[in-house]
Amino acid sequence: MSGPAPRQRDRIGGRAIALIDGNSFYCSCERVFDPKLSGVPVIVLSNNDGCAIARTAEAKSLGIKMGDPYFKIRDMCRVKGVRVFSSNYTLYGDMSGRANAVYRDFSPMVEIYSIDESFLDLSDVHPDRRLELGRDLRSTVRAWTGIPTCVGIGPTKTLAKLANHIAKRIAPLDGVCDLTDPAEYEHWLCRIPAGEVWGIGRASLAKLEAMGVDSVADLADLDPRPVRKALTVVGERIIHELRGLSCLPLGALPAQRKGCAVTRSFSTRIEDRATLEQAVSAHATRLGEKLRREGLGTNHVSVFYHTSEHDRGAPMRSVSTTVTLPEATNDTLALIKAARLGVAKTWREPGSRPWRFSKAGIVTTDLMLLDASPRALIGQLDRERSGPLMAAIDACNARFGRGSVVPARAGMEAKRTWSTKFEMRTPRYTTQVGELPIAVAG
DNA sequence: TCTGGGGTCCTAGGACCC
DNA sequence: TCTGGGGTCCTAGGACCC
Repeated sequence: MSGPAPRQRDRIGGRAIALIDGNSFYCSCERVFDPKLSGVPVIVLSNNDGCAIARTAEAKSLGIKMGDPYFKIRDMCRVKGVRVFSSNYTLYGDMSGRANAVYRDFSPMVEIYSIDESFLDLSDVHPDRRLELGRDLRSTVRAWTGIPTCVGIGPTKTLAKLANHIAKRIAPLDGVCDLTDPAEYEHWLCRIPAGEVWGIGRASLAKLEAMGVDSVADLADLDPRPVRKALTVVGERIIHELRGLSCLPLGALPAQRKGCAVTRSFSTRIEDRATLEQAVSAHATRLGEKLRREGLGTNHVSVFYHTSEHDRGAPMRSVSTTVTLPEATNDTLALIKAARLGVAKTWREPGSRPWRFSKAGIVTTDLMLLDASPRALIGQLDRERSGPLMAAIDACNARFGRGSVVPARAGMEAKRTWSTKFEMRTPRYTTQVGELPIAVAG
């Protein structure tokens, strides 16, 4: 088939998917615990207080862009009274869990897509009631968690995302847009630029523009086959999804992850091997925690470290190596050993001008369920001892806070001058008794 | 003139997302 | 002085095999 295909077939009685997400989520979490932040510009910074990664509407209107380096906007923030926070992932993760608990009251199937976005199956809701349910959902989440949200509804995930985008930007919609409604669908698709579609990035947009595509409607009307040539099967799927034909399944269970990485920029440049080994050991420790939480193991660990591309004039060096373990593991001690071996294999003593390393990390890409993984014939690791030991460490850290118990080689031997900066972090209000907010009456 | 034809597996790199 | 971190999916191309 070619030419414009009938869009949005089988809408009535077909599937309805909602995408709900928190508005400026990290900023909104901060606002929940500090009413003085409402109505004023707020931003939250990335790790190391590097870039702005969440901005309230007030901050956006001051011209602060996603990813703006903080050092470039610091003066402006001071002058304009922007409230600036370091990331508080413990708080945001907990607030995310609370929001999802509310979503589950509204839908039999909730797929968590990211820390601030979830897909809800609303297929059982009558088409005439979907808008109303979206509004009810919004106000309930607001009342029970304090987080403002927007809701987009569509027959496919891609259309639900698009509806959410519309709900966010068109004020009279009151935060809810339902594209399962044929009139709304016809109204909006020709008014929204194709670049707003989920999965269309810069490179794809340039190709589509060359094909004469301007609006989402133009994109939906393309013949999928030539699009596949230009944008691969991903682009072809997007067209089908925009026409109401679902290609992206909705599922409650998160797929088992395929890879896991712990990477960090240093708060200051580091030049010596001992500090680098300390850092990768700390990353390996964190990697072990993440893997154990999901019962996963790995037998290849890649270690990298490099100088900064922003340090012009200084010598550049980028190093990466892979260390193979005798069998899959998530044992912190084995991972630290592998990480340090990665440094040992690649470390070069500097000449007259030392390298100034800015970042290091540890990456795995071939995770497997540890219980189902084959054992080594030679060099078997001692799982019988490692398992209980790691479980004990994890339990201590869960109770007394991360880092309460760490292997001696993972950063105890010296001051962690390289550690990531979080100089403006708020308390972990919802997960640490000692950091509960205090209310004063009278 | 034609210079086999499929397979699989792996890796690197691109693109996109939050 | 100061520029985040962590994912997914897809394709092309090489190595290797029968």
